[in-house]
Amino acid sequence: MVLRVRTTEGTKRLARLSASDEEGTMVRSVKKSKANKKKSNKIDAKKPKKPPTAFFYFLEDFRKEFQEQNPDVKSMRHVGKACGEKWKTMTYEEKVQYYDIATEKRAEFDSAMAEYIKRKESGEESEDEETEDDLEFGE
DNA sequence: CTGCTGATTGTTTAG
DNA sequence: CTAAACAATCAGCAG
Repeated sequence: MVLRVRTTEGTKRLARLSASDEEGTMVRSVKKSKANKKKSNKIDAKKPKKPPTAFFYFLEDFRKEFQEQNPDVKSMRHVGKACGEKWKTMTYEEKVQYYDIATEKRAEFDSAMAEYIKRKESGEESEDEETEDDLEFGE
C-alpha cells in the first residue's frame, strides 16, 4: 500500500518500451556526461539530478556480497548483470525494501524538482555563479 | 599515464 | 502516454 507503484502493471507502463530494439540492436550508447571532469560544468543546468533507483540501492548491498561470493569477478559490470538476474528472482517483498528507500528519495527529489520548475517558470535566466571552474591549487 | 566505455534496471522528464 | 536518457560503479583497455 505504501508502495504506490504507479498503476501497477495495469497500464503496463511502457508496454514494450522500444521492445523492437531490445533484442536486435542494443545500441545503448548513452552519451554519458562523464566526458569532462571539473571544467565545463555548465552542462547540467541546475536541474536536480536523478536519485538512485531501488536497483542501485540493491546494487550497493549486492556488490559486497557478490565480491565475497565471487572474488574472481573483477569488473562491476559483471556484478550488474548478475544483479539484474537476481533482481528479477527477488520477490516483491524483498525488493520493496529498496523501493521504499528509493521512494523516499524521490519524495525529496520531488521538492527539488518543484523548485526547479518554479524557478524555470519564474525565469530561466539565472545568474551563473559557477564562475570557479578550475580552482585547483592545493597539492 | 590518463580517461572513457560498458552493463544492470528503475526512475525521471518533457512533449 | 511515450520514448529516450540518465542515475552509480569500477576495472579494463586503448592511445
